[in-house]
Amino acid sequence: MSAFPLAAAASLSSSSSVAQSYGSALPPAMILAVIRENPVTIVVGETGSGKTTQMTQYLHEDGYTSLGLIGCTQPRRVAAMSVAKRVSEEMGVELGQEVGYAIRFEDCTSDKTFIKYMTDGVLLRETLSSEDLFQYKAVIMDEAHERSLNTDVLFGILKKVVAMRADFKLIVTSATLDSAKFASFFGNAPVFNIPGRTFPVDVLWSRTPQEDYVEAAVKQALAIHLRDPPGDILIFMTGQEEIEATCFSLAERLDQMRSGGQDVPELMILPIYSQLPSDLQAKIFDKAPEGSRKCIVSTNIAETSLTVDGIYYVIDTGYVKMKVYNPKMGMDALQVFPESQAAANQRSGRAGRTGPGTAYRLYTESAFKHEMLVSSVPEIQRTNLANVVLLLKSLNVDNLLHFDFMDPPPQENILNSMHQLWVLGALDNVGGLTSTGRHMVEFPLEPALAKLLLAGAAMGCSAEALTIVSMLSVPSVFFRPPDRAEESDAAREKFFVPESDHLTLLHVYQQWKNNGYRGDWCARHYLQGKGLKKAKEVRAQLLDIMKTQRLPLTSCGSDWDVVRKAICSAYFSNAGKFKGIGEYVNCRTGMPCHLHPSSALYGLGYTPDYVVYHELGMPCHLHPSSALYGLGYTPDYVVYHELVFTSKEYMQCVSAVEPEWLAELGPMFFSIKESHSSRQERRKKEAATAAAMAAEAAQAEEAKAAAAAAAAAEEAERRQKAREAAATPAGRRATTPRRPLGL
DNA sequence: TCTCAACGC
Repeated sequence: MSAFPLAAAASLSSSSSVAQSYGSALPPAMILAVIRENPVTIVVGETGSGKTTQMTQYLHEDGYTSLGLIGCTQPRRVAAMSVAKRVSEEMGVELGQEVGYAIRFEDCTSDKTFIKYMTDGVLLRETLSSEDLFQYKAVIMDEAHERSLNTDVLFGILKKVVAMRADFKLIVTSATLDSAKFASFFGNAPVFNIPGRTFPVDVLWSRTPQEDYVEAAVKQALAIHLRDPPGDILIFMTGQEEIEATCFSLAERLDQMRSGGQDVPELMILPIYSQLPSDLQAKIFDKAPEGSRKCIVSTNIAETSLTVDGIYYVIDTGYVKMKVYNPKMGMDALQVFPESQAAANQRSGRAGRTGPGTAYRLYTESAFKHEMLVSSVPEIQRTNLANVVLLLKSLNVDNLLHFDFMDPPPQENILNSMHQLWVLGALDNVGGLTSTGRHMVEFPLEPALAKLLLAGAAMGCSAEALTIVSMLSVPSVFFRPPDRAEESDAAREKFFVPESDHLTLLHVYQQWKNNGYRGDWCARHYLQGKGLKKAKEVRAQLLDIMKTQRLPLTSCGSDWDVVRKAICSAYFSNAGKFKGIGEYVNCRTGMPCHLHPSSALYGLGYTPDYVVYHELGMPCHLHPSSALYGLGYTPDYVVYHELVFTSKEYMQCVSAVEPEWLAELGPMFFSIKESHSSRQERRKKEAATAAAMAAEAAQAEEAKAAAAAAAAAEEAERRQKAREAAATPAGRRATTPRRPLGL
C-alpha cells in the first residue's frame, strides 16, 4: 500500500452521538476500517491535504474496485480532468483506461476504468439510468462544502442509495464548519479530520468601515508594495467594472508617484475574471521579474477555481456578487452582498499557500461577526429549480416537497418550477412526466433549450435549433477585449440579424462553417475560436442524443421565421410586450424589461389594432449586447432567454415574435382579442352621427398607421443597408432572410 | 442612465 501522506497528522473525531476516538495518529488502515464499518463517512480535509488524489487509491487498494467502480465527484470540470490525470500518472496507467474522467459532452473512460472522476452533475445524470448506482461500490463526494446545486440534489439521492444497498460506501468531504451538519444528515456518520498543509495567515481588520472599497484596496496594495517584503498581492473585487477601475487607479497612482520623483519598484497589474479572453487570463500565472511583484485583481474566480502560487498578501473587500432567483418575478437578480464568514476565510487562505501570509480585510471585525452569514445560502435555495424538478420527476420522486434535502429550497421555488414545466408541456395536470418531458430530460440542457430542440424537430428546423442551442451552451463567442471595445462591438454588429439574437448566433455559426471552421477567420471577426469549436462538439453530441430519441434532423433552409416560431414555443413564458421607447413588459408577470438603446428594435414603434391580451406589465430592457439594441426597429413582442436584474431589468438573448404565435403556442397565457384602446376607438366611431366623417377619420387613422409603418420599415431598411455596407462576413445577405417584423 | 459572478448537466 502506498504511503498516505496525511496519515501522520490525521485524527478522527466523532459527530455528536458517535463517541469513538482513534487517537491522534491514524494509519490509512484505520480510515479504511472505519469506512468498512460505516455506510457513510465524513472527511474533513483542508486544502492541500491530498485527499482528492489519495482516497480513491486507498479504496482501490482495499479491494473495492474488484467488484465495481469507485466514483469521485468534483464541482468543476477542470478539477475532474486534472485530478484524474494526476492519479493516472501516480498509478502508472494511461488516462482514460483504469483511471478516467467524465464531464458533460466529454467521456474519457473505458471498459477497464475502475476509478472515475467526474463532475457532480454527471453522477446526478447517471442516476437517471441506474437509480441505485449499482456499478459503483463507493462514491466520494469531494468539495461537498461548496454546496453546488448538483451536490445538494445528490445528497438526497445518495442517502437513498445508502439505505438501499448494504454494499455501497459513501464518503463526503466537508469543511470543518459543516461537518456536524453533514454527519447528522447522514445518520450520525463518523467524522475524520485530516489537517491540511497550508501556512498560517495573519488577519488584519479595518478599524472603521470603508466607504469606497476600490479606493481602500488601491491604498492598501500600494502600502504593501512600498513597505512590505516580496510576495505577490491578490485583491478580491465583485466584478469586471470594479476590477478595471481598480487596475486603472493603481496604475495612475504609480505614475503619479514616479513623476513626483519617487523611486517605485515595478508592479505588474493583472486583472482576472471569467469573461476576460483566455490569453489575458493566462498572464496571471507569469512570474513577476526579480525585484518586482505582481498584483492580481480578481473576482471570485480566484477564490476556488483558480489557484495562483506565490501570493503572500490578500486584500478582501468583503463583498461578492450573487445571483438570486425571484420566483414571483421569474427573474434572476445579480446583486452585491456581503460575503459569508466561510468565504472570507477561504479568500484569506489564498495568502497561505506558499508561505505564511497576511490578509487585509477592508471591513471591521465587528462587521465580520455580526453582519456576515456563517456560510453562504446554498445555491439550491436561491435558484430556478426547473431542471432539478424535471430530473427528480423522472426518478419517480412523487412529492418534491417531501424530498430529503439537507436545506430544502423555498416551497414557492419548487411550485413555480413545476408550473414552468407544465407550461412547457413536460408535466401533465397532476404533476406527472409527459412524453415531452421524458424526451426533454434526456438532454443535458435546461428545460427551455431542450424544448427548443423538440420544437425545432416538430417544425422542420431542428438543424437550426440545434445550432442555436449549442451556441447557448458555451460561453459567449463574442470576444471583447476591454481596450478594443469599440472595434469588437462593430465586428459583432456585422453579424446581427436585426430581429433576433438567437438568429444572430445561428448566423455566426453558419458563417464560421462557410469559412471552413477556420481559426484565423474567428480572430479577424473578434470571435472566440475555442468557444465556437466547443459549440461544434456540443452540437455533435446533442445530435447523437437526438438520434437515439429518433428526432429528425431537418433544415428550414433560409426560412428563418420558422426558427423564430420554434424559439417562441420554448420561450413564450418569457414574452415581452412593447410599452414605450426601449421598454417592454413581461406579458405574464408584469415585470419590466427594457430595450437597450443599441438594440435593433430601439427607437421606433407603432400601435397595432389587436394585441395579445394581458393586463399586467412590467418593464424589461434589451441588453446592450443584443442584436436588437438600438438598431432602429421595434417589434411589438419579443421573447428572451433570460431576465437578469443588474442595473436594470435586462433581457438577454432576445427574439422578436408574432403575437399570433404566442396565442397559438402558449394558449394558457395568451389569447387574441381586441385591445382596450381599439375597442374604445370603435365605440367612439359608432357613436359618431356622421358615417362619412367616421369613415374619413378611420381612413386618416389608417393612413397614419401605414405611414408610421412605412417609416419604420424604411428606417430598418436604411440601417440594414448601412450595416451591409460595413459588413464583411461573406454571404451574410445571401443566407439571412429578413423582413421588417410585424410591419 | 450603453453591459453580467462563476460554476454545471
